Amino acid sequence: MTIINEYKDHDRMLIAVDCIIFGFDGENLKALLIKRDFEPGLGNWSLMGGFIKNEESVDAGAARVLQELTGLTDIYMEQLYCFGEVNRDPGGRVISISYFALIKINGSLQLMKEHNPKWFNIQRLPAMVFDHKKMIELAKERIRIRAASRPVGFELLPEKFTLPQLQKLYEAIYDATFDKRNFSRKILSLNILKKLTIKEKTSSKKGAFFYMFDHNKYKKLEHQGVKFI
Amino acid sequence: MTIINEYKDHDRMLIAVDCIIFGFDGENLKALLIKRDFEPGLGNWSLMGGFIKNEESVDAGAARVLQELTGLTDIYMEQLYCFGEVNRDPGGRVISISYFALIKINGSLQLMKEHNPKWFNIQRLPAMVFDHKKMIELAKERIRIRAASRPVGFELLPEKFTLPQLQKLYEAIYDATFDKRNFSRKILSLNILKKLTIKEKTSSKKGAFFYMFDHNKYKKLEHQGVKFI
DNA sequence: TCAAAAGTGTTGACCCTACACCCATGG
DNA sequence: CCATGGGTGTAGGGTCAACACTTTTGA
Repeated sequence: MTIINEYKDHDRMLIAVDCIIFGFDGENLKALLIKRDFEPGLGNWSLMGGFIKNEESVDAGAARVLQELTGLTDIYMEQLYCFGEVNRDPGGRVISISYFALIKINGSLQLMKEHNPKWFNIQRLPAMVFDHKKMIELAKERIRIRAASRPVGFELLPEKFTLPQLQKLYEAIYDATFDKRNFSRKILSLNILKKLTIKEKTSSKKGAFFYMFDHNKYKKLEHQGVKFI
Repeated sequence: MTIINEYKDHDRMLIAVDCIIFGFDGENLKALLIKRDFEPGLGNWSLMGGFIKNEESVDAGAARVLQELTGLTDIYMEQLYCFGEVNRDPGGRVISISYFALIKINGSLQLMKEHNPKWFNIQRLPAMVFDHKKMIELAKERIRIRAASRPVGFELLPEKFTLPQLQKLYEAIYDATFDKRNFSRKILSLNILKKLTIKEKTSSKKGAFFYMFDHNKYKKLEHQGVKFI
């Protein structure tokens, strides 16, 4: 790429991305952190991050960093905020663009062990390097906003899920409890779930019907605004 | 600042800020653009922007850029989004952090002529360089979200304003018309406006009462969530 | 006296919340 | 047969949208 004259005399900086990776274990909303074995912050908990390369977009860099830890591609990711304080990183002037990702925790998920990953309940986060705690707090706010009006919750659940599972997820996201009659009425009235004929029987004797999210039905409603909560 | 070893081998880039500056002329929501007399994009319309320096935060850089065009400090500004495509700027690899600002258009506003500034109705924007149109579209969405639940509208009005003026502002922001009975009832029921005893008499014979935004009353309500629209 | 904008109340529809009991089944 | 979690309906209150006439006063 050619650099034009007007741009020559300005400062250049490192651009990082940091990923808040959310998961749901059936009970609690979780964030995936790594224990750093490199400086700065060696030995401390941190978000998974990395530096943007000249030939990749910031979005692509965030997707790459997510993949480096989880192996996953085609994941729901959203840019959160740019953190640009001068001394936010003691290792140098680094501007960080934070992203959050929603992934499914299930049997097939294979985390890269060399990063020392660990899931933490978002209610009980450890001390973290730099401004990473602030990033997670912002991500918690953002996921609440999104979950209220977009079908992001389904990114955190298995393809087939029950209404009680979906309700527990929303309760974890909002740190609240909902009345199950009101919850199921509201969700089902959106008419974006397909009810299956099979039941989930591990968590109760009666068994709860499985549902699937119907992307096509949602697409038709999307433009007119939908309220999940 | 010392740069540690782990950071040495990564790419460094230019960081720009671009400011969407909104104003309200009593009828329409406006955006302030400049006509570039420098490359790339010489002769085209553009947002006011600039490069971040090593010793300033991104927020501070945005405030500086705003001041360079308007002379204003202590202005409502909010970070909008980071635009990080590889080829978004033909002049080189530049990551742009966009901000939007809300300023009052009134007699005392002195724009720096050397930047060739011009106010445009946000309904009728000219062609613009790079991804600046996308930035403005995003800013329009964001100001709608903000104006619905935070008192940002008052940043665009004179200190003293009438209810019809406030309503016209909201109508411009949402590109919609509201019933004036419903509008005034909703706004006044929030109990965050001080009614003055004087009237604005230029736009009608009867005259409309002036109001002022009461910051203290709003602060007490802020935490419980307020709905303007 | 007239034109032009300001100001003001009521009603019906809808939505949201609160709330309790029966069902199915595995052990 | 009983303990456990799944599933369902209704009534009251509050909020929102629709709607029209009177007031003021400068020209």
